[in-house]
Amino acid sequence: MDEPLSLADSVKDMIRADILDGGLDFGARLRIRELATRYGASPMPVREALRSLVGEGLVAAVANKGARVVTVDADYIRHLFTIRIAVEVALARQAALAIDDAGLAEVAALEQERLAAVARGDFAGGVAINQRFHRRIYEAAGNAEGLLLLDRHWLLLAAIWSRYGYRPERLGGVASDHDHILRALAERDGDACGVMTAAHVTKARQDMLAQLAVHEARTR
Amino acid sequence: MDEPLSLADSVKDMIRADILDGGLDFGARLRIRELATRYGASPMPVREALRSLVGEGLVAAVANKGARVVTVDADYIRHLFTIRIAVEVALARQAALAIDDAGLAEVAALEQERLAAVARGDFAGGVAINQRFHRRIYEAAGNAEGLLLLDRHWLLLAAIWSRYGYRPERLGGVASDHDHILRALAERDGDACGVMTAAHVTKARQDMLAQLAVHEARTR
DNA sequence: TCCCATTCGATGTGATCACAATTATTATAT
DNA sequence: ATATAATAATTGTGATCACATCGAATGGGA
Repeated sequence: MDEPLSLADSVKDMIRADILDGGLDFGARLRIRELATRYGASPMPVREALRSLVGEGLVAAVANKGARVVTVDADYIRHLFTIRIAVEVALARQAALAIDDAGLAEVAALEQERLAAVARGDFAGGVAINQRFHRRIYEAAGNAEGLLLLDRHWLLLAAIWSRYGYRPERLGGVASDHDHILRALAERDGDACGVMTAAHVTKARQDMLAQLAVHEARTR
Repeated sequence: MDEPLSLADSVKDMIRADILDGGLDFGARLRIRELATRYGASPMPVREALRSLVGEGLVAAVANKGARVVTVDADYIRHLFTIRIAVEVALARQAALAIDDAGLAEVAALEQERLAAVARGDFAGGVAINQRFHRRIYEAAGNAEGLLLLDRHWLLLAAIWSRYGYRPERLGGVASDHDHILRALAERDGDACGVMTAAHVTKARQDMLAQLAVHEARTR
C-alpha cells in the first residue's frame, strides 16, 4: 500500500528537510556533486530532485549557473501571505459547511494536543500540531489542489519560523482564535469561520514580518 | 538582456505548447524516448523538463511507471477555480488601489484590442488578449508569486477551452464585465473591483463546467 | 475455458563520461 | 596600483549506457 519512492524522491525529501531545519540556508548554492556526496547518492537523482523543487518554487535555478534555495524578504512573505489568506479563507468557509462530526472531533482533539504540547514547553511540537490542526480543517473542504498549494507554502513558512523564531506572546491569541474557529465549525458557520481564519492568518503575517524586521535589524 | 535558455527549458516550452494546442491530450502518456525523438533532442533534457512540469502541476508522474499529462474532470476544475477566484479577487482589490494612470490606459487599450478581435471573428485571438487584459491588472498588484500561480493555472484552462470550446453567447457578458471592472479600476474602488472579478471568474467557471458536461455527454 | 505463472519487450531510473559555460585566478600592460 | 586580458578550475548540461521495474503476451495446468 506504500507509494513507491525513487531515489530522486528521497533526495528531494532530504533537501526539503535540510532547508527546513537550516542545514541549507536561504539563498544557499545547491551544487549537484556536493549534494550527491552529502546524501550518498550519484549526481543524477540530485539533478532530478532539484528540477522538481524548482517547479515547486522552493529552489531557483538559472541556466548554466546552478540552483539556489529561494531567498525570502519582507515583500516575498507579504505576497505569500496574500495568496495564503485568500486560499485559506476560501477553504475554511467550505470546510465549515462540509465537515462531519468525526472530522470536527479530530480537529478538537488536535487543539487539545497542541495545548498540552505548549503547556509542557514543547514549542516546536506545538507548531507542528498547529499545522495539522489547520490542515485537518482544510481537508474537510475536499479541495486537494488547494491543500497541496498550502502544504508547499507551509514548508517555507516553517523554515522561516525555525530561523527567525516566533513571538511567545502569540500563543494566547492562537488558543483564543482556534477556540472560536472550532465553534464556527461546530455551528457550520462558513462566514464566521472565514473571517476568523482571515484574522488568524493575518496575525501570523504580522508576527512573521515583525520577527523578520528584528532579524534584519540585527544582521545589518 | 535575454534570459539564457537551456535545452531542457525549450523542451519544457514545447511540451507546454503541445499540451495547449492538443498535440498532447490530457492523460496522454509521456514517454521520454518518444518525446526526445519528437523534439529532436536527447532523452536527458526531456527528463529534466518532465520533472519540472511535475513540480508545476501540469504533469503527473509515478515512480517507475512514467509520466502523464494531468487529467481534468469537473471536480478538478471546480477546485482550480475555487483557488483562482480567491487569488484573483485578492489581486484585483490590490490592483485597484495601486494601479497608476499609465497602467489603466494599457488595460483599457487591451480591452479595445479584444473587442476588435472579437468583431472580426478572431475568437482565439480574443481569448489570448483577454488573458493579457486580466494579467495586466494583476501585475499592478505587484505580487509576482500570485501572478505566477495564475499564469500556471491559465495554461491549463486555455488548454481546456481549446478542446471543449467556449460558449459564444458569453462574449457580450464579458464585454460588460470588463467595462465595469475598468470603471472600478479608474475609481480606485477595490471593493467594486473585487466583487466584479469574483463574479467574472465565477461565470467562467460555470461556463467551463457546462461545456465540460456537454463534452462528457457526447463522449459517453 | 479460465486462471495463474513465466517470459519477453518496453520504459523509467541511475551511473558515468565528455563537453560547454561560468567563475575565479593569474599575468600583463598601462 | 589598477584595470584588463588570458588562463585554469569549477560546475552545470547533454549524451550514452547498464540495470531494474513494469506490463503485456504467452504458455501450461486445473
